[in-house]
Amino acid sequence: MHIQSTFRATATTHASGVPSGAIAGLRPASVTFYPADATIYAQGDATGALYVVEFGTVRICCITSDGRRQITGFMTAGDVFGFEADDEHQSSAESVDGAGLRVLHSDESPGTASHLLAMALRGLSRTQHQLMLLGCRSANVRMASFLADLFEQQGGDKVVHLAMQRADIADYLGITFETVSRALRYLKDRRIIRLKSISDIEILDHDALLSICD
Amino acid sequence: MHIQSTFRATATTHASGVPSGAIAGLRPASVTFYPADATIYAQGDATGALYVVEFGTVRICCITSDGRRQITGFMTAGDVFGFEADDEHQSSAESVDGAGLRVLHSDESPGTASHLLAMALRGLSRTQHQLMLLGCRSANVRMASFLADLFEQQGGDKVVHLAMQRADIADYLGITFETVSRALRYLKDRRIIRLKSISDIEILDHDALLSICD
DNA sequence: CGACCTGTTGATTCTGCTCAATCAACGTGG
DNA sequence: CCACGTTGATTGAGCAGAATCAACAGGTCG
Repeated sequence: MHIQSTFRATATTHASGVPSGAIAGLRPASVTFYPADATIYAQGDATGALYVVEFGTVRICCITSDGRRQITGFMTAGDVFGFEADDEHQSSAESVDGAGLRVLHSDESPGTASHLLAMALRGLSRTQHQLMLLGCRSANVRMASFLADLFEQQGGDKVVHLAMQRADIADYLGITFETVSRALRYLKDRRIIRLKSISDIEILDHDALLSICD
Repeated sequence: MHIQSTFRATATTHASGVPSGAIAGLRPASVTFYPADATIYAQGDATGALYVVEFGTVRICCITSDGRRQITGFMTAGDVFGFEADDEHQSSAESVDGAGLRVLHSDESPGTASHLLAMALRGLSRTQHQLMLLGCRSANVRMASFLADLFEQQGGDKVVHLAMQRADIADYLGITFETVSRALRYLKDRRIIRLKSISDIEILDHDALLSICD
């Protein structure tokens, strides 16, 4: 079921400058390109490799038996994913917008385990942060926090790019996509953000954004 | 700020039969007793030891700047907690009902890191499971899932013990304690559970409980 | 006994979901 | 080129569910 096309020529250029010390002790591999909505692994697949994102965005999601989808995280350049406690993936990973991934083969070289631990702990920390976010009752607060996180993550550019569409944001924040729209409108009306385009949001009042998050 | 009283006599009896292979490669320590509501570590404390629960229940919680509390997990016998990606604790740990804890000193013996990784991954898996739970819109579903989890965790006894009070459950499920009460009433009215006492719930119809969880 | 804490229940308000219409952007095919 | 269908996003109206505010019951402890 895994749709994936492989590019090597362009990939290697991307490879040089990105994930820094994260892959120390692990054999680097070539970069594989996953077009938008391609599945990287599915729920129930055997646990295997870890992946580093070189470019693009990946969503990690779980499907419940009643058909609902919960996105447990978005992975962007430098992020490592694929950790699983069991021998089966409990969540699936899909490319959001066309993503380049590098596989980390975990050979048993010394020092590897502690690096893996560090990465797993970072994942844990992120998941807990999102737990806090879902604990917030208000949809506006969730949206504001999400934007603040993206702002942080993208290095403080005034313009935040939304690689994913509204439904993805909704399933990440645990609200409907209509409510995502309304939350954006709420922020827009208060002159806190401006929608430059459908997927580019300018942060006009960062302080106000943070004060909403609380 | 850490209120803790130390018991050794009773502790050692508990120590023999509990955490199985989890502490391989780590020096065992004596058991410390934390009375109800005692702080084990606080938000902002320096990251240090890991803890194994010998008996009782511990809550891991985060306080937001607006005063809200989110409980990210309950730890019971055999569980290991204290993992942190940073050098500062992002969450605090408190005894719920009087808990006995054993400290794991992480000396750098070989094989330790991979054990730690396994434990961290289990923590990650649990946190993701709770994320799914908070993604559920309905309070009744959250409550039902919580009870089903406890049922599982406590070995399938028909009678589930709630070590924590309603406010703790509420902050864990991201709802108010009034809603916790109402959700229990909902399940009670449908003859799915029975409240033997304020903190002991008998599961009358396990299938129905699971079907609510979806 | 009274003060206090925890839990339950009721009444009201309000937030966000559901259903539905509309709009803009895009691609296709005549 | 335009008519048409599709997809993603926005907006509106009505409604259901949970929060909030408030009253009250039962238990514990001084």
